[in-house]
Amino acid sequence: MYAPLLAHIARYVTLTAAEADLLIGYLRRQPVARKELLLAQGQVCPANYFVLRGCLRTYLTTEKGTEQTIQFGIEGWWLTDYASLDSRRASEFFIQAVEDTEVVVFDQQVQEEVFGRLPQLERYFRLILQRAVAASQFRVKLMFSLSGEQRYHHFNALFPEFVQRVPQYMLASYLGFTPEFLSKIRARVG
Amino acid sequence: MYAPLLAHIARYVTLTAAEADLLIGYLRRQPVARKELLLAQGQVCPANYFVLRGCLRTYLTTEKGTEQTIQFGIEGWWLTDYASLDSRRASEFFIQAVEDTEVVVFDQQVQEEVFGRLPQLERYFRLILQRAVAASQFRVKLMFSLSGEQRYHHFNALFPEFVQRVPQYMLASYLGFTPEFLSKIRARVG
DNA sequence: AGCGTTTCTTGAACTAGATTAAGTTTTCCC
DNA sequence: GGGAAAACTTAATCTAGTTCAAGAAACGCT
Repeated sequence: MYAPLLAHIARYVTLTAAEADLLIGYLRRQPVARKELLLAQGQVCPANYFVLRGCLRTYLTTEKGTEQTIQFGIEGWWLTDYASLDSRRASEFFIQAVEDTEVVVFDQQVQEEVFGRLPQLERYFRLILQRAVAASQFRVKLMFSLSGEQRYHHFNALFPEFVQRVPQYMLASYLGFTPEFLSKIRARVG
Repeated sequence: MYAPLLAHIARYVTLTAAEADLLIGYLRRQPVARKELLLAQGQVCPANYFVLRGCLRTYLTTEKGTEQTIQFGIEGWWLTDYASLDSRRASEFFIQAVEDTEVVVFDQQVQEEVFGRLPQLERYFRLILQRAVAASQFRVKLMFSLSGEQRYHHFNALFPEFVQRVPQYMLASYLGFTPEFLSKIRARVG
């Protein structure tokens, strides 16, 4: 049930069976239906979410009423709005399931108690946050170095299955251009 | 000497005087002349850098030979290439002083020993990395929501002194457009 | 102080991607 | 299974920002 999360944690820090049981006592699993929101704009972000199965995305709505996808999270990823989680201020983002999904919910309200009782998790989150910052720097690099078309081909080469899995309009906005432009890119290739 | 760093740490975690002394034993201060590099492309990133005074930037060179600024770090900020620091692989980035600067160097080689002896620093870095991820999400949001000109005005409103402090070509590339375009924006306003 | 280098400005021409509208295809739900 | 909604495609037109070249201003070093 929680095995993928515990396996993920085990890649970074060691938890004894007793500690794993203690942790699980603070978490809960939640199915999230396709298109269901875990966070809506204006809400305070209640938790950090680990994807067991499926896919989440963080997005916001633009002045023009379109959706701008900021981030995806598939199996093995944590997703949240850290600014809102931390500051307890209303989020400007939505977190939504792209497909039927199952997550582990790490409620903000138990966070401090969990870190107090299992301080190795401070290290676990430090390490995954380092990865997240590195990923973010890499993404900024790509945004600035590659044209829209190059970004699509690069992403498609790295994650071809994922590209098939998500709606084209979400992928386009994540990569920084319009769905019409993505149709043109695809038409050019074949 | 190390007071700004210790003050920064004290905002997040508690260190006793003895622990502070222990930490300082692992760090070193380094002056960095304007334009001097702390990291060059192709090197493995050796350390995490805390800015005591001055300003650092992370940049990379484009196919066209121009410099694309990815990030600035002023007083009170940590700057590194986390991907290279972590994986020990060659970095694609440069880290450079924008002006005469003074940093605290937290060498990668002592990192594990420091975390072992001062585990509160796991928490400290987790908390600042959460802030870094939040800042990154916010930046992506601005990149997608605002035009180039709007991004300049927004940034200038938030950091007017900083805007005066750095060369215009660095600011332009950080904000995602050319120096010529920034000149045009400025000409339009006044 | 002067000269060379670097940074900034300006304008014309260009282009990557946006916008808009209309139509097609696919998906979903009753 | 069929109809409505959502997703995708296509093409014409537009635009935010780029490129290029040339010149001006500021800076740094001797």
